[in-house]
This record gives sequence, C-alpha cells and structure tokens, in this order.
Amino acid sequence: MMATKEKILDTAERLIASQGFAATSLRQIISEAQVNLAAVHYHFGSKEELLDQLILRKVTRVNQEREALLDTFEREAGGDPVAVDKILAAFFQPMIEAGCRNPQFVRLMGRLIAEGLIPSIAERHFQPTTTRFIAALRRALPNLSEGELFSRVQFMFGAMSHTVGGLALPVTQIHGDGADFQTMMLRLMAFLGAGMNAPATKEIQMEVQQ
Amino acid sequence: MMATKEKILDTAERLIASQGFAATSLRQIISEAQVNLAAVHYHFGSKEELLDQLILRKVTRVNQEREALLDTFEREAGGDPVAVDKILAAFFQPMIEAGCRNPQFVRLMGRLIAEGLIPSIAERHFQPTTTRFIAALRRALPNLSEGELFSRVQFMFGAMSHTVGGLALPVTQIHGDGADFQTMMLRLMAFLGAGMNAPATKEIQMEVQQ
DNA sequence: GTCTATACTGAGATAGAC
DNA sequence: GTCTATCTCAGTATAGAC
Repeated sequence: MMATKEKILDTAERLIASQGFAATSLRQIISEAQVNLAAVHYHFGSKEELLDQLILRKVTRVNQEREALLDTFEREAGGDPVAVDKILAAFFQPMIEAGCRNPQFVRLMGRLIAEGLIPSIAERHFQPTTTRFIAALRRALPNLSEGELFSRVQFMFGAMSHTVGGLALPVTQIHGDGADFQTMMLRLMAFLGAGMNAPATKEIQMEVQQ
Repeated sequence: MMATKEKILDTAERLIASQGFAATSLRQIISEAQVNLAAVHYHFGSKEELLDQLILRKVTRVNQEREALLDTFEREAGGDPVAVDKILAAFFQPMIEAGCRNPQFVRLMGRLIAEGLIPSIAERHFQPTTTRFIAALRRALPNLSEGELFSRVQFMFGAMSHTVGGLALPVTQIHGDGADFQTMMLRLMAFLGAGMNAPATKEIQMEVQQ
C-alpha cells in the first residue's frame, strides 16, 4: 500500500511545522501516523531524507512559478535586461501566494530555516532557480563585480530566510508590529530593491593602490 | 579546581568552531579536555547552557564596543540624529575587528548561526545592544513606521547572520569569489545602508482605503 | 515489494558514593 | 568538586513474516 508513505509525509509535515525538525522524533511521527518505525527507513532511508522529500514536495511548484514569471518578464523586455524590481517580484510573488494559500507552508519553511536545515538539505532544490535569477540580476546590474553580485544575492537570501524563519518563532511576535507574511514580504522587496541598486563598493582600488 | 571549567570551555569552543554544535558530543569534549562527563553537568547543567556561556564569553566585548562607538557618534552629532551609515559602522566595525583579530570567532559564530542556534540562545545577550541601535535608527529614519523599522532591522540581522554563517560552510566557497570576512562586511554595509534608506512602503493606505 | 518486531549504538542526563 | 554507574531516549540496522 502506498498510503503508508503518504501518511508518514503528511504527519511529519504537520508535526515538524508545529514543533520543528529536531524536536520531532520518528517515534512520535509513526505513533500518530499509526505505522511501523522501520517503514520510515524502508520508504525514506533516514530522517534527513524524509525531510528532503518533504521540502521537495513543497518547493517544486513555487520554484516553477518563479521561473515561469521570470520567463514572462524576459519576453516582455525583448532583449533588454529585466529591471531589478521585476526580478524581485518574480522571485517573491509565487512564495507570497503559496504562503497566503497555505499558512502551514510558511510555518514549515520558517521552522526549517530557523533550525539551519535549509542550506544543507534544500539548497540543491533551489540551485537551478537560483542560477536563473543570478543571471538575470547580472544583466540588470552590469556595474557590479561578479563577487559583489553573489554577495548581494546572499544578503537577499539571508534577509528572506531570517524573516520567514522569524515568523515561526515566538520571539519575533514580541518586537515588531506582528505584521503578516505578505506585509513583511512587501517591506522586504522594497528593502532589497534599494540594496541591490546601491553603488558598488570600492574594494578593488584598496587592494591595487596598497 | 576551577581549571576544569576553563578546560571544558576552551575545548568546547575549539571543537564546536570546527565541527558545529550538534556534531560535537559532550563525550568528545570531555575526552579531549581530559575531564569527567558529569563535570560538564556539574559546572553548566546542560549542553545548551555550556554553549550559552561560550557565546557570552565571546560577544560581551563586541557589544560593549558597539555601544561605545554609538555613544561617540551621538556625542559628535550633538542633539541631531546620527546618520544611518554611521550607525551601521558602529554596529559592524567592532565585529569586523574581532573577526580579523581572531578568525576562530568568525568560524564559531558562523557555525552556530548556520545551525540556527543564535535566535534561541544568544538573543538575550544581544537584546540591550539591539534596543540601543533601534532607537538610534528610529531617530535617523523618522519617516518609517515603527513596524517597518523593526522589519528592516530584522532584514539586517538576517543578511548579516546568513553571511557570517555562510563563511563557515563549504557551500559558499563554491559560489561567490571567496571574499574574506572584512570584504563581505563592507559589501554588506553598503547594501544595508541603501536598504535602510529606501522609501517607506505604502501599506497603511491599502488598509485604510479598503 | 511492504511491512513488523526487535535489537544495537550513541547521545544527554542523573543519583549517589567519595 | 569529582567520579562511577546507570537511565532514558534518540536514530539506525537487521531478520523475517506476508
């Protein structure tokens, strides 16, 4: 029966979204899903690979929508570079919509990010999409060195991760104004747009003049 | 003997900086430090509290320097608000210097950030300093709503954390240009300065007009 | 191919003797 | 303060039933 695999995935998703990955034991998952412990290792191999499947199931669609939106903007632009604001919109809009449709999506991703599990596990799921967006940004910001562009993309991921992660933590509710997911993302896009368009730093000169 | 406590702290710091927190077992620490397992629980209570002491020992000085630098800039400004760039400099300079003096500091913090341990453990060590800097930013950016200011501070922490965390991960070395800590921080300050100074979003109007 | 029962190894934590 | 011995619980591995 394939129902076992689905039961495990659904139960794990719910528990991890509400408690976090480390705090959710396989024994709790199998207890609530009413399956056997070894079935988890039969279907997934390990706890980490179970998580991997979970993430894959969630982010595939969002990343497809991201690339599709970027495609649209690139067609509209003809041969010209797509504006930074549009690139950011193509990246964030699909995530905002997924988050508004399904709040558990935000909680789950937030939990995993807060536990530092995304870089090690989900990065390969994001890799192709990331490459596409970096290429678009490189054309939109030709004055930036390769290194500085990569750095800024890293800043973008950091700000986004920390924000989504923060939404799953009780700490953030204390500070801030308790803004919802969509509001935070709109604020983030404004912030990142300005940061991306900032003048390049003068680091090379410092090394050359010495 | 108080030497036991110090031996545990020093050994734990070295091992955690190179392997991470989760991958470093108490049994490995006590083996290399040549102390007994129960001594760790006697002196610290738990593995988490050991980490807490470790972080405290590291960040106290940096945060003092941050506040001292902000004090200086505020005195120089008389009653006027301190410029955003100076506030950012007051925040990042002490960390850059600490990182250049002691590379293990960057590795340790990077590891912990990458594992998602900073929000849950070290936040209270940063709380007073953070409050001071938010107050300074509020004066420098009076056109921002309270909520949007908090959000931008969160973006700043996210970008910073992810960058420092990334420096401890092998993944980042693949992309990017392998820039050193100081270069990354300078790029980050330029990025954040522009982001902080971005125009406010128009979220309130949307709610009011409905 | 799917699943069950059970055992194994290593982790952090604790009680109590010294 | 320190140490031995032990406890509980985690993820994992295997043997074998259907």
